[in-house]
Amino acid sequence: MIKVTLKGGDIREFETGTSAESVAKSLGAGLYKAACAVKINGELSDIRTALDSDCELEILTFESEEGRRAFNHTASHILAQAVKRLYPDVKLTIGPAIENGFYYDFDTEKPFTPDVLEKIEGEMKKIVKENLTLERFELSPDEAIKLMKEKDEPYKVELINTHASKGENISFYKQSEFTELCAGPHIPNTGRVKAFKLTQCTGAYWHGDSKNKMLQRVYGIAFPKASELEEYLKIMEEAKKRDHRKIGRDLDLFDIYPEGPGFPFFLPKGMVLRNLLEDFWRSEHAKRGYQEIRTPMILSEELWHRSGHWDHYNENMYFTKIDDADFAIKPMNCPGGMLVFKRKMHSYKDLPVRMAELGLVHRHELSGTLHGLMRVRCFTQDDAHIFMTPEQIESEIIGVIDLIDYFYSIFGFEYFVELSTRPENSMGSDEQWNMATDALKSALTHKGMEYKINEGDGAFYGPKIDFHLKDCIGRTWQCGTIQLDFQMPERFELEYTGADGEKHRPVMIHRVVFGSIERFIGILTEQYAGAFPAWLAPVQVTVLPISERHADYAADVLAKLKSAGIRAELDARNEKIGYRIREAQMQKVPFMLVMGDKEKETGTVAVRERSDGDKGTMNVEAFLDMIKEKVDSKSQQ
RNA sequence: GCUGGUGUGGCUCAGUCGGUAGAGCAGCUGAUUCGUAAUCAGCAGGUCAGCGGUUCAAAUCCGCUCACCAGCUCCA
Repeated sequence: MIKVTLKGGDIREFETGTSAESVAKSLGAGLYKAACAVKINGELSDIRTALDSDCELEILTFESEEGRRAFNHTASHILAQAVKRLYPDVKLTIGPAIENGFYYDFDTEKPFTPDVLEKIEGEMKKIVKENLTLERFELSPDEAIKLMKEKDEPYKVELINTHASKGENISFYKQSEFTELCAGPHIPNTGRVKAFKLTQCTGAYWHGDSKNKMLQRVYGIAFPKASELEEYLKIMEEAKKRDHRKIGRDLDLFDIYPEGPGFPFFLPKGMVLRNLLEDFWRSEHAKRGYQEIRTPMILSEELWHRSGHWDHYNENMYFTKIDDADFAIKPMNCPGGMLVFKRKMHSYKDLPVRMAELGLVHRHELSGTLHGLMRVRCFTQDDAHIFMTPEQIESEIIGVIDLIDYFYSIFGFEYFVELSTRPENSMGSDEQWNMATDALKSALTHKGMEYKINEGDGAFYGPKIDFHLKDCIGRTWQCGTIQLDFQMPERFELEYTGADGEKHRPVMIHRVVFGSIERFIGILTEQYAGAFPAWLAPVQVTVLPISERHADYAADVLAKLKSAGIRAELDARNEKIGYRIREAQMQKVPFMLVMGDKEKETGTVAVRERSDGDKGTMNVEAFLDMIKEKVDSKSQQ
């Protein structure tokens, strides 16, 4: 007999060799049916795994991330099997589960098109109906390579070869005629993948490297129930309505024209929003000891050779050769900041120097990467460069983390953090890199923050912490970043005089909070679906007289609002009140003030809140107090 | 840049087998002076992304270019 400790702490006894599946069955038919995978002593495994000693057992259903992954991963095997049945010459590569669904990359001569996808879906349905059992087996690396060579799957052979050095056996999953190299776990049979959809087909490079061959990637999503699939598709459809590109046009905030791909235009209302963000940014930075500078948009190309950027970035980054004079339009602000720091002698007593710049940069991004305001060719970084002594590194990093966290909390954003370590072809010594990376880690630990590590993804001059935000359909965009840099002070020969009277080299931080004002406005627009809270709304109040004879009173109210600093507009058009309310609602104006005979007589206004409908009448002063309170508190409503 | 898809008035879309472009909203004009998400009528608006080709005839078929969408690579 063995003792199995269940998730709640419950301990039960079973025959030695009982499968995890049987344990689930003993706990209830519902759980047994829903189980997708298990964790045995914390290790992921198939639900059919036999338990041969005392263990902790966690049963993972579709509701858990790992259970969902096992489920989706099985769907990706079904996809690959269907493709092999229809197109035997296609070569298999990899097909993992992802956060939402799964994908599979195929090497095929003829690219997949949407009609091919339909055909594949049809074949997948057959495989589900056949209810094939997935059987796990292991082979030694040599046997595994032999098997995949027989099956003429060169990518699989490559994968096994890279894995072979570990000396472990290679695991496979077999479902009928289809055998797939795979670590698992999987759900036990194909019949449970009741509801799935292939959502798109695109190109993707082998090993994610654009130098390699482009494969055909098919994305899909799978659920145990048809209703869940429908629900998911509906939610995605709804989410797409929050797209900032559409809202930006509909609400006259910003737009991009074919005449300037990647070069956004800010319209009057978009400028109001932008200026509010910049004002907020300025005042918060002033409070924290930042000084603001502005450096030129065009500088000598030589500057970027000196900084090292030129050699380390794709040439696509630069707009250059202005009038043959060897100037470049700046793609980043740091070299300008260096020059400012360098113009004077600095004492250790001056440090840290925190120099901020809302810097407009241009980058020649590849056409296929452009995306509304999220990825543009011309954007404003809310940049700052902090010059400091080595002893100040950690406290400065913590200060920036606090600032970013404060900003994001104001907007109600959930963010996640990545730490990127030393890339290849980077400058500097191991010692410096280790010290810099440790300083970043230590600051994150100090703040109790969870983070993901991206090996080799740092800047060429130092490691970095990135803060990512999600857009309306769950894509993530890097916004805030904190980059530690020992190299640039070296290259620009920056110095300060220490207490010992000797010259020392400062360390610097490059950091942004918004990331770029443009991207941040894009995220913000999707976050609020265009319904900005009162403190950010380009128009806060629309004044609506019922008919012509209330126009004078409405004009008085408008004047009062405006002199109180409220962004108000009058809509006295000869239209029914319902019509004008509808327009104000669609323009996402937070407050509408309706006034007719009753209000005119009593000197009041009838308040309608965008989110909450008719709020009844109150006098103008009471309304002003209410809206001012919301604005001052930066309420998210 | 790469792979696939898309491109019809300001917006959302229809347009059959190739036969020469249509609606709603928005706009303008007039009437209506109205109480919390669309008053009625009329008018105007299109080189069907651009260029080239096939054809008696192209929004429709083919090619190239541009832009956009999704993803990949890159990145704030």
